[in-house]
Amino acid sequence: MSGKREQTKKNNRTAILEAARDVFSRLGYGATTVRDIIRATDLASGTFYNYFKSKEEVFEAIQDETALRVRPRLREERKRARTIDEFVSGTFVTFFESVAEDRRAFAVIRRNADAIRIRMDTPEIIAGFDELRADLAQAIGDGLFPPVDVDFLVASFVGLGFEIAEYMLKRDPIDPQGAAAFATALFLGGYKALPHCVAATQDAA
Amino acid sequence: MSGKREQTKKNNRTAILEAARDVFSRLGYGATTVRDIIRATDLASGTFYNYFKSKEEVFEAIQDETALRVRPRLREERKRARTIDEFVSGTFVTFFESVAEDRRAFAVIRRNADAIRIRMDTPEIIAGFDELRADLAQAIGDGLFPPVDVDFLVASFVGLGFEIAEYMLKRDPIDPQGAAAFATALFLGGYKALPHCVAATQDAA
Amino acid sequence: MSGKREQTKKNNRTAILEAARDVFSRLGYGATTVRDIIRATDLASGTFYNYFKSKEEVFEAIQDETALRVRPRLREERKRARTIDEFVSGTFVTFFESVAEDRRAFAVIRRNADAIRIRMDTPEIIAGFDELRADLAQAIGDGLFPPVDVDFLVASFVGLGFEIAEYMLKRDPIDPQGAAAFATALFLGGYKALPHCVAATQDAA
Amino acid sequence: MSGKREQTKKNNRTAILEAARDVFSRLGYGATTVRDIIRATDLASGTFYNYFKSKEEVFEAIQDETALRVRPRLREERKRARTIDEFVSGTFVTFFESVAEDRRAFAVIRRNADAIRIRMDTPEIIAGFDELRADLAQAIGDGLFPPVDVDFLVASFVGLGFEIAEYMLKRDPIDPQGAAAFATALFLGGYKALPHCVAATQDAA
DNA sequence: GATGAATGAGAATTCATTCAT
DNA sequence: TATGAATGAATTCTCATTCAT
Repeated sequence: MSGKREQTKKNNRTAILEAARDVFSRLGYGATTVRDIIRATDLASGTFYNYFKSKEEVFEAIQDETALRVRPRLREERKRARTIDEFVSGTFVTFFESVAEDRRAFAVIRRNADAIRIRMDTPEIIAGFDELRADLAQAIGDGLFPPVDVDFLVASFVGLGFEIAEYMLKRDPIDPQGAAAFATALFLGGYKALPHCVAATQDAA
Repeated sequence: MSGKREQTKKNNRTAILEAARDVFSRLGYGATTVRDIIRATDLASGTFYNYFKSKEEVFEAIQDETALRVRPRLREERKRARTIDEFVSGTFVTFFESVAEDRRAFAVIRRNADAIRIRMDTPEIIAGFDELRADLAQAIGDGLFPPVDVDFLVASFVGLGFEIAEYMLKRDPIDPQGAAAFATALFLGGYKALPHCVAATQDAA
Repeated sequence: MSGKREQTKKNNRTAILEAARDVFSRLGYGATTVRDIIRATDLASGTFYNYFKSKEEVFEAIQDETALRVRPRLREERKRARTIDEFVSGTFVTFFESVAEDRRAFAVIRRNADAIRIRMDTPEIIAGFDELRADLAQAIGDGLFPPVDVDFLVASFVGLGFEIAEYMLKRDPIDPQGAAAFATALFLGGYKALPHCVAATQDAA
Repeated sequence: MSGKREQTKKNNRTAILEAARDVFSRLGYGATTVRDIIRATDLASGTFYNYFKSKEEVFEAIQDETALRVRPRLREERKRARTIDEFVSGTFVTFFESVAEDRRAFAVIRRNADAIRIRMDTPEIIAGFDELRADLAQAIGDGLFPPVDVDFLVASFVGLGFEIAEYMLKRDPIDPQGAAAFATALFLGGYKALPHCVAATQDAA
C-alpha cells in the first residue's frame, strides 16, 4: 500500500528536486550549495539526507529525470526510422523539441556564476549516448549507414545537438523545427544542403 | 634595470599557471581549491593573491592563454583559404592539432570530480568564436559559403570540434588528422562523404 | 514541549555572552577576536555564528543587556522625582550604583590593548540617552528645569557620569554614593557646592 | 644642516600623518589598516616602517600632535587665570575652540565602522589631563578652588568637555563660544546658572 | 521519518612585516 | 633610504553532515 507515508516521501523528493532545479538554474551548478537547495524548500536540513547524499546526487537526479523522459522518445523515433533521413531527422527533431520543452533543465548549463559552462555526464545521459551509439552501430550493421567511425558519429550528433540547442534557446521565438532542419541537413548533405537564409547574409554586411 | 625583480614576478606567475593547469587536470575544475593550487607551488599562500583574485581568474587565464595561442593559427588558416574545402579543412586540422598539442589544457574538461563536464567561456575563447563567426559571415558575403544561418554554422563548427576532440583524446595514438578528416567530410558532404572505417563496425558487434 | 532543545539554546547564548564579557574585559574590544570568544567557551567555532554574526554583534548584545537592566531603574527614579534635586540625585545615584554592580561590563571601556578607550553606542544605550533627553525636555516643559539647551544638558549628564564612573572604579573601595554626591552637587550648584575633601588637597602636595 | 635628506624625511612623516588623519576619520580607527594608510600615500609599504611601528603609533602621533598644540594654550590660559571664573572659562573656551579648529582629528572619535565610539588616551593626552590635574591641585592649594576631590574635578572637566564637544560638532554653525558658555556656567553655578534658551523648550513640545 | 542546532574541518582572504634589490 | 613583492600566521566564515530530540 502506498499510504500517506509513501506519499509524503514522494512529495518531499519532488519538492527537493523542484527546488534544486530552481536554484541550479538561478545560481549555476558551481555556486549552488546544499543549503541553498534546502532553503528553497520548507524541509529541514537533515531531511535532505534522507533523499540525497549530496548536491551532485540531486543534480544527477535532475539530469537523469530529463534524460529518462527524452531517451525513450529518441529511441522510439530511431527504431521507427526506415531510412537514414528518418533516423537523423527524427533524432534531431525529437531532441530539439525536448530541449525546448524543458528549457529550465537545460538552462543550468548556461546560467553560471563562474565564466564556465557545464555539460552533463550523468549515467542516464551517458546511457542515452550509448543507446545512440548502439542504434548507430545497428544501423551500420543493417547497411543503413555506411561503415564509419561510430564514436565520431555519436560525437557529431551530440556536439551538433547541444551546441545548436544553445543558440536555439537564445532566440525568440524558440524554433526547434528550424534547428532540427539545420542539423539534419548538415548531417545528411553537408553545408551545401543547408537551408538558405537571408537574414544571415545581411548580418554579415 | 628591472632585472631580477621583474624576472621573479614573471616566474611566479608562470609557476602558478603551471601548477593550476596540473591541479585542474587532476582534480577537475569544481574540486580544485585555491589552496590546492598554492600547495602545488613553492610559493606562500598570500603570494597567489598578488597574481590572481580567485581560482576562476587563474582558470580563465589558462584558457585565455591557450586560446591566444590557437586563435591566430586558426585565423591565418582561414584567411589563406581560397575554397570552402580549404576553409573547413584548415580550421579542423588546425584545431585538432592544437588540441592534441595541448592535451592538458583540454583535459580539464574531462577529468572532473563531479559528474559534470565544463566548457570554457572566457573572453579570449568567445573572441575566437566571434572571429570564426566574422570569417564565416565574410565568406558568405564573398559568395564562398551559401547564405545560411551563421549562428548555427558557428555552433556546428564548435560542437563538432569540441565533441570529436574529446573522443580523439581518448584514443591511442591520438590522431588529429583522422579527427579532422571526419569532421571536414561531414561538414562538406554530410554522412555520405564520411571516411569508411572497418574498425567501427567491429566495435559495434 | 520545547524542553531540552530550547534550554540548550538559551544556555549557549548565555555562555557566549559570558565568555565575551570576560574576553573583552581582559583583552579590550579592539584586540578581541571571534576566535578568542569561542575559545573561552566549550562550543564549536561554527556554533558562534548560530547566535551572533560578528564580535560587533556580541559586543552590542552585552552593552544592550546592561543598558536594558539599567534603563528602567533610571527611568523610574526620574519619574518619581518631584524636585530637580531628586531628579539629578536619583539619576546619578542609580547610575553609579549600576556601574559599580556591573563593573565588568564597564571594564571593557578601560582595559584596552590599543591606546584607546571605547565608549558604547548601541541602540539600547542610545535609547537610554534618548529617554534621558525626553525626561529632561519634559521636566523643562513642566517648569521643573529652566529652559536650557537640552542636548548640552544630556551631554553634561552623560559626560559627567561616564567620566567620573571611571575614576570611581579605580578606587578601593568603590564608592558610588561619593561619586553621585560629587556629580549631583556640581550639577545643582556648581563647584562651590562640591563636597569638601581633605584627601584631595593632600594628593596634590 | 637639515639638507635634502632631512627634508624628505620630514615630508614623508608628514605625508603619512596626513594620510592617516584622513583615513582614520573616514574609516574609523578600528577598521583602518596600515595598508589603507600607505595606500593613501604615494610611498611604498616598507617606507611606513621607517617612520612608525604600527597604526597604533601613528594614531598616537596624531593625537599627540593635537594635544601638543592644544596643551600649551590651555596651560597658559589657566596660568593667567586670577579667578576661578577665569580658570574655568578660559579652559573651556580654549578647549572648544581647539576642537572646532581641528574637527578632523576629533572626527575619528565619531565616525566609526563599528557601532562604537573611541576616545583617546595617548601619553600626550594623558599628560594634558595630568597638567589639568596639577593646575587644579595648585589652584586648590592657593585657595582659589575649594578643597574638593581633584580626580573627580578633572573627570568633570574632561567629561563635560568631550561630550559637549561632540554635540557642538553636530551643529551648524559650530559654536564654540556657546558650548564654552554652557559648560562654564554649569561648572560655576550649576544648572541654575545655565544660559536660557528658547529653542530647547520648543524641542520638548 | 522529520527536525534543526552543533559540529569542526577547511576554504578564502587579509595584513603586518621582512628583506632583497 | 625607498621600494614593493613575498611571506605565512591568523582570522573570518561557510558548509556538509551528524545526531539528540
